[in-house]
Parts: sequence; structure tokens; C-alpha cells
Amino acid sequence: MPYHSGMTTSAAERDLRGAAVRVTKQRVAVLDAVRRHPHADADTIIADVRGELGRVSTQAVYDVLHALDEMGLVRRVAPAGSPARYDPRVGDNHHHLVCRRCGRMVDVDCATGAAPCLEPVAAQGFSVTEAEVIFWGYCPDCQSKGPAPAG
Amino acid sequence: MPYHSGMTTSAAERDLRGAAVRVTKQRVAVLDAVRRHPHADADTIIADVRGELGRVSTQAVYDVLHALDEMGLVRRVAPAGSPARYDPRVGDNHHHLVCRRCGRMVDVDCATGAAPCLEPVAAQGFSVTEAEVIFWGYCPDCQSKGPAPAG
DNA sequence: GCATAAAATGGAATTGTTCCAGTTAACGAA
DNA sequence: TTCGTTAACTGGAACAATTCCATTTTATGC
Repeated sequence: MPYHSGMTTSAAERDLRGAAVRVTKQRVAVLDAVRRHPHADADTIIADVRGELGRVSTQAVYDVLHALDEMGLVRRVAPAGSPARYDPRVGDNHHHLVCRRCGRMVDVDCATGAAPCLEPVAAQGFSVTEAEVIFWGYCPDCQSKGPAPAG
Repeated sequence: MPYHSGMTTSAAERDLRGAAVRVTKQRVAVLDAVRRHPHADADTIIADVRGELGRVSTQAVYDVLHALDEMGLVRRVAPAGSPARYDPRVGDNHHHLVCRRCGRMVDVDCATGAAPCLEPVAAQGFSVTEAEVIFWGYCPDCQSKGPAPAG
């Protein structure tokens, strides 16, 4: 029996059908979770999905996150030294601001326009397909608290 | 007995003394290794250092790499989904071009001038200290070979 | 030289993620 | 509506990169 969420077709469900892939309860739940928690890491998503569905394998969540990333419904962001985060905002060219102390991540639109920095002066023969920009700093809450995460 | 490399004082040795830290053979060897292999990962550095010194603990190399990063003698670069790389070029504001297929990394000067993209339009109360820019694409060698790293 | 704190050692542990073989279930066709 | 195919999910084990810990070594200031 094809999966259907219940009363009404959810946005997540429609987006998955639009991508022409199998619509499973795990996929719907993961996509919903990413949208509920923008920039969450895999652990948070796994916990949220388990809260919704009960037992779900870790592997399934990772598989779905990869699949969603590949089909362009979420964007995987991996700041240096921290686990990957998943961003539901896709299709535009925005970047991220990450707090060095607490890891909080927020979106920023690019200063330079729609396709910022996408043209390095000398590409040295590389064909460039994407520019990834991460701004590092301290969030408002952490500016007063000093640099150490366990301080 | 204070460490001294031998005949003459090497550049690495001088740079370490300039940073006012203890100069050990491990530190000299690691700094030299990073300079010999720009953008190498920890494994490569470890192998190189062992080639120079014989037995050296993994931990020592990681410790030294962190220390060098903190004292500003090398720069740690961690492209999404790959082990950290160590860049001997510091003090200027350059970015990186990474091949999605083979992982090759090269330096690029910024298109926008000296401090590119360093001013996001809305910083949302964050104090921004650094902008990290990675351009993703395919290097000359890999452009013909298709996208899979194991193809 | 001597003391002392910093650095290195070696081994085990953690974290985030992936691999694998077997089972389940979504979807298209009949 | 049922059936077959194949993608997706499960559970458990494996993995790679990195870090933690207690102990030993060693560079440096006096």
C-alpha cells in the first residue's frame, strides 16, 4: 500500500512526490524535522524523527538526509570541526554565520549579490560549481561569555 | 639540553623561537612537513614526520598541528566531509579551490580584494572574525573523468 | 647543572558516519 | 486489487579521524 500520511497531503509529502522518489514515512518525517529545526545536526534530527515515528534506524535517517541533499530538498553544511548540519533553505545562494563558542548557525544573505565570490580571480583550470562561505564569530549571547565552550 | 637541529638553524626553528614556544624536534619536523606538503592531511604529515624522525606518536603530531594553528604558523582548513588539511600560507586572506573528485586543493586569492565577503549584509548581532571561503569544482585532471572518485 | 612546567608517549576511548546482509514496503503493471 | 520488482529500511558491526588520559621525557630559565 502506498504511503499516505493521514488526513491531508503534507508539504513534505508533496515535495517528495515532486522529486519523483518513493514517499516513505521516514522520508516525510526527516524532511519535516529538518524544516522544524533549521541547521540541526543528525542527532537532533534522529531524536525528532524517533519522537514522531517511534523506532527508526540511525542508518535510515542518514540515508534520507543524503538523499534529500542530493535531490536538492535540503542542504548539507559541515562547518570545520563540527558534525554536519542540515539546512531546509535551498535554491538561493545564502551563506552561514557560525558561533565559535556555542556552534549556533544562522543564515546570511550574501553581501556581494546573488552569486557571491563565485568567480575566483584565477581558477587555475578548475571548473567551479559552488562557493561555500562560512563566517566565523561570536553570537550575541556568547560575546560576553569569553571564548571557551565549557567556560 | 635545548633542542638544536644540527649544523644551522632552520627557518622552522627560527619561526618557532619567534613564537616564544618550546622548540622540539617534533615541532620542527611537523612545521617543515606542512611546508613541504601544502594542504596535506594529518596522515600525510604523520608519515612525513616519521620518515624524518623515526618513531613519533600520532598524538604528538596532532598536538603540534593544533599548536601551530593557534600560534598562527599554519592554518587548519577543513573542507566539508574530508579530513582537515594544513596550509603553511598564513597571514594573508586567501581561499581555497577543492576538487570534488580527487580532493586536490589549491590556493586562490580573493576576487573581491583583501578582505572579501568579510562583511555579511546582516550580521544579526554576531561579531565576525573570519570568513572561510571554499570553491568547489573539478580540477583540470578530473574534468574529463566524470564525477565519481572511484571511477 | 637543576627544577619545573611544557611537551611527547602509548594505549584506549569517542564521535560521527558508513558498510553489509537480510527484511520490509512503495509503486507500477496486470 | 493483488503481485512482482526494486528501492528503502533495519540492526549490528566496522571505520576513520580525532581526542582523552596517566605517565614519562625534555627544553628552558635560574
